[in-house]
Amino acid sequence: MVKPTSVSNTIRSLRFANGEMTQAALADRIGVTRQTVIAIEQGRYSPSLEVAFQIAQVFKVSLDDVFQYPDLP
Amino acid sequence: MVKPTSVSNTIRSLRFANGEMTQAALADRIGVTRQTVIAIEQGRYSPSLEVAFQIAQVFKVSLDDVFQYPDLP
DNA sequence: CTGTGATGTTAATAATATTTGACATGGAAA
DNA sequence: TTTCCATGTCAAATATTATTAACATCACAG
Repeated sequence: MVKPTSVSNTIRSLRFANGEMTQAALADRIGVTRQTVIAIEQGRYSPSLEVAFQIAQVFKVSLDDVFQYPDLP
Repeated sequence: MVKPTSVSNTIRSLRFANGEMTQAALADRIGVTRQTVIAIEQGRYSPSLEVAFQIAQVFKVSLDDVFQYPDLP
């Protein structure tokens, strides 16, 4: 892992909360590859705003329900 | 002109609502260049999630208050 | 045991975001 | 007018993120 992003997310929980949606199924819904979903879910990098919005849209939640950014120290 | 993003934002309003903050001042606060702020504000491309979070943090609002994504048709 | 689906890894490449630096414009002072 | 400041534009370079493909592991059904 070269440089994990500082943005965390709840994608894994949201997938399971939505009928055991697989990573491949989610990737399909938002039009990216399965590897992209894996990388984002693992926090290996933070996605573009557009992809982030699409993920939130699939789960019918707000952006802030999917991604968390640490407060200033 | 080449390919405007589908994500819109309220950065300009937020800047003026926060004591006439200039683009340069905002760029400074979030650690990017002035040109980046201009491009984002104009919707020429959507920023990374991290930059998006930092902008929201400066104005003390949520991500959804800064950026808007069109609903599914 | 064999096969299958879900998940994970890596490396290479493509695409997009960001930086840098230079220059232009309009408005508001001095 | 001249100067300063905020805004905007452009092109080229770098950095970051996304895509693809190939392969590995694990759990589990048959």
